[in-house]
Amino acid sequence: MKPIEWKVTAQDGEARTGILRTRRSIIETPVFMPVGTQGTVKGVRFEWLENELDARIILGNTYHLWIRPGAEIIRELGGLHKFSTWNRSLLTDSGGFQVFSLSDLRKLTEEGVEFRSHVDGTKMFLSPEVSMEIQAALGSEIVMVFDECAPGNADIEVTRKSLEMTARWALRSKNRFDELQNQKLDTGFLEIENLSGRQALFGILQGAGHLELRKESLEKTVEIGFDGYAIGGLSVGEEKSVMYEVLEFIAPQMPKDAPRYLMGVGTPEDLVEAVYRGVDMFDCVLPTRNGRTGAAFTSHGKLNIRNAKFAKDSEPLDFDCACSVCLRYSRAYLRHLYQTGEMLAAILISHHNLAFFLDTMRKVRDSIKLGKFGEFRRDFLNEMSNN
RNA sequence: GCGGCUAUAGUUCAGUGGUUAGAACGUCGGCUUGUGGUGCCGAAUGUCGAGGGUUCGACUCCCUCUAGCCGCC
Repeated sequence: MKPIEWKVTAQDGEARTGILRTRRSIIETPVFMPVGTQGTVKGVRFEWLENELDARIILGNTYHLWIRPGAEIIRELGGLHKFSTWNRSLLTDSGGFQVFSLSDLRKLTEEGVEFRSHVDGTKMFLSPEVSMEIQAALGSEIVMVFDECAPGNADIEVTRKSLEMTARWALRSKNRFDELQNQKLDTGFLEIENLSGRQALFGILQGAGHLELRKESLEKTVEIGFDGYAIGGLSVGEEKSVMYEVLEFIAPQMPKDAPRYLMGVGTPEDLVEAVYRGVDMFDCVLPTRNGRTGAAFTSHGKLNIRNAKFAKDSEPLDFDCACSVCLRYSRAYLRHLYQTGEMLAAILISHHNLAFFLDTMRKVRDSIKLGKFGEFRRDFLNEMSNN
C-alpha cells in the first residue's frame, strides 16, 4: 500500500485538479500550503486554519525545528502533530533551502553541510540522513529529500555539479528514509484504510534555468522513484520569465500520476501561471510575511496598508473578499493598527492574505472542473494588473 | 526684581566664523517567493526664536527683544 493516494479528477490543458489523500487529510489540488516554519503559521491560530480558512495541509521546517526546540524534544512529545495540536497534514521541508538561504554560515561537502546555528552559533551538521531522521521525529505526512539549491543565475557547470550532488543526496535520503520507516521511527504513523499509514517522500528537481539540466535532473530523480516530485531552485533570483520557461518545459514531462510541487512560489499570478503549466502544489511565505509588513494581496492587485491614502478609507482591504477580516475591518482601522505597531495588524492582514490565496486556489480548481480555466486565468491576471 | 541656562527638521538633540546645516525617532514611498522581516532600501522637511550690529562672509561673535526652564530675593 502507498502512503498517499493521488487522483486527477479533471484536466484543462496542462492544468489539473485532483484529490490527494494522506493519512491525515483529504487535499484538493491545486493546493496552496501555508508556511509554518516553526510549527506555527505566523500570526494565525490553528482554529482559523481549520475552520474559516480550511487549510488541509501546512508546512513545517526541519532546520528551524531542529534548532528549536530540537528533534528529540518533539519526538518525546509525540511528534509535531501532537506537540502543536495540528491534526491535518504536514509537509516538512528538508533544510536544503536553508543551506542556500543561510549560505554565509555554512560549509558544504559531499557528506552534508556544516552550519553555525543562526540562534547561538553552535556548530551543527545536516545531511540527507540527519534530515530524514529529524523529519521522522517530526512525523510529517510528506517528507522532502535533502537537496542543494543553486542560485537562480548559476552558470551551467556550477548548476550541473549541484544537481549531481542533489541526485546523490536524493538516493541517500531515500535509503535512510526507508530504514526509518521500517524501524517505525516515524512519530506520525497511523493505521488507516487503504493507505500504508507511513510518511510519503518527495524528490526535488534542480537545474536552475538550464533546460537540459532540468531534464537530466528529472530523469535521475524519477529513476530513484518518489511519491511526488517537486521543482526546486526557482524564484531564487532569476528572471521571472525563466521560471515560466522552466515550468513550461519540465512540468508536462513529470510523471502524470504523481503530484507536482513548485517549492516556495509565489505571488497569486505565479500560482495561476504555474497551474496553467501543470503544477499541483505550492507553498510560499508571501501571504504571511507580507501580511506582517502591511502588504495585502487583493483581487484587484497588491495594496500597502501603510500608504497615507488609506488613512480615511472605510472600505475593506478587498471588497470582493468574504473573509472575516474583510467583512468587519476597514483599511483606515488596519492602517491605524499598523502605524501604531499593534500586533493585530499583522494578524489580520496575514489572515486576509491566506484567505485570498486559498480562495484563489478554490476558484482555480472550480474553473478546471468546468473546463474554463483559460478564461479564469485571463480574467484573473487582467484584474490583478489593474492596480 | 536680580542672576544663570536654553532656543537648530514634526519631536529629542548634535554642530562649525567659510561650498548645497546633520543624527535618531517620526512622516512619506518602495522591497520581500521551500520565513534570520521587530528586516532592508530610498525620499521629503528647516526664514538655525525675532530684530539690529561686527565681518569679505554669521546658524556660529556682540547688543536688544521675546519665550521657556532653573536659582536667589
